[in-house]
Amino acid sequence: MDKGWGLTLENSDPVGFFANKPVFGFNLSPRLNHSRGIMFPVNLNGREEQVAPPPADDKRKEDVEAAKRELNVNTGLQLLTANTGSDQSTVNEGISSDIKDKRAKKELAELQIELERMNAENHKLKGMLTHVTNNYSALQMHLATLMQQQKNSKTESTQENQTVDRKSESEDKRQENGGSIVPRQFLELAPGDQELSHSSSEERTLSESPAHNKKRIGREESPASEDWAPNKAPKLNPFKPVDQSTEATMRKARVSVRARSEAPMISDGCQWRKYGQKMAKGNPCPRAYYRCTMAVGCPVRKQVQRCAEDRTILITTYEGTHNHPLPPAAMAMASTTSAAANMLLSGSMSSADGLMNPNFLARTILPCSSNMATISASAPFPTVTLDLTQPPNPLQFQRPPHPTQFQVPFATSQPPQMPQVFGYNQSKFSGLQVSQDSTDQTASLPNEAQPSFADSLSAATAAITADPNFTAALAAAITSIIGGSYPNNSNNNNSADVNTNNSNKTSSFSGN
DNA sequence: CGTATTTGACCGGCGC
DNA sequence: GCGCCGGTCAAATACG
Repeated sequence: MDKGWGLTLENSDPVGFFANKPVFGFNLSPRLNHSRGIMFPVNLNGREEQVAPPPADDKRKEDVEAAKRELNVNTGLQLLTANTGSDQSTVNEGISSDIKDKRAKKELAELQIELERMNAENHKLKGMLTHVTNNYSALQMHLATLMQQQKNSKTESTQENQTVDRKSESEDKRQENGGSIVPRQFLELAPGDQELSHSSSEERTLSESPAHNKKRIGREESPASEDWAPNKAPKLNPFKPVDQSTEATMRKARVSVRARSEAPMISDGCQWRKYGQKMAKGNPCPRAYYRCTMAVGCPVRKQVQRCAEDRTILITTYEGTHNHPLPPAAMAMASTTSAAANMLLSGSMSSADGLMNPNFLARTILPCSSNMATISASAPFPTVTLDLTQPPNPLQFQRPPHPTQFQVPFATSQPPQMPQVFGYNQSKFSGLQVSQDSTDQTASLPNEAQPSFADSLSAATAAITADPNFTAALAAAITSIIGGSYPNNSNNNNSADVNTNNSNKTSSFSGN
């Protein structure tokens, strides 16, 4: 069988996520020493401080040792003198030794300066990351609030539609969850999601219908199958109310991320287990199927496939809702995809034809990506595609390649406190394109060329999260600073590389 | 030996 | 009804 693009590479390369890797342009390894009590630059010789005093029967020897300690205040210099052949008999050998000592002192001073600089940078980085993390949480809350407001306004404008009212109630519940800081959501799409389930008893009935459960009869039922099985959208009942179709739409909605990567998978911070691989029609590259293994029974799945036209492009399609907390790296990607999916679903639920409101999307999270966000309503599943393959070009708006697609100029300011030390281009909105088969709303090109402050906030959110490199790098920094407090982070820390340049090449990631 | 991956088989949906 | 296709399962296999 065709091995394709070597999915096994990731598993044969359990490289540490950030271990011993230069992050953000410089190595964080001094931080480790720092966290253990700052062993340098001043107090580098902690080990020597614990050394027992020299024997008292040899005063000259003691003097020599004292002199050496005075000069060589760190083990590195001790090694230096050792390597140059210095010992007790040659310490006082004359001018050459003095020159050596002066040179050592000079090197020591330079080393101290360098270490102080690195410590200062490290401290600055910590502050930046703390700020970014705090902003990120705040932005998430604000995003949820905006979505809630938008939903409410939509509900008011369509009150004659009773089904919409019912949707709004369920959506309110979902928004409440989305607004919480609890890092539990990825895509609020899965039918197995508890909030969704109890928000619609009819859906529950559908999911538990005999027709649905008859699937896989005769096969051993795994504990997780119950969670994953509802991912198969049940066939729509033509006698059900209209909102049933939107429920099904929600169930099928997906978020696809396109990114250039030589690695078999993009680093999204989650742990995945491969459970299948198929040759898809029209694409010589196989499609791999993964499910999340960060928690037992997590229904989230993803498909990974190379683009047929450009095999350097990796297409990752996410589906489902995580039922467990997410590590910072996963939170970043999850936020982007979740927001995108929510935008899609919000639009689909407010219109009878199940299509989204492009204006809403334009004003919220998608436009802030430095690249393109494409929503396809014509796909088998409603899919939001986040295209990260185009290099950021903050000074030039991209032309929509398709006449039915449009973009929203969004000359936003830079995301708040985007750490330049990261080495990334400042993400700015360059365009949004929404493709729809229907033309019901595409004609209403948005007038909101002047974004509100809320737009900027949303833009900042996605700007932070849209770049997979930034995602990985942010996770790297957070993990290294907070010591990997997340319980499931250990594997991540040891299983992926991080690229700190601005290319879209992402590093391999494997949760296994 | 436990865990993850591979891979052929199976299933349901869908079009003809 | 049949075949195609996408998606999933699970035994076999690989790997650490």
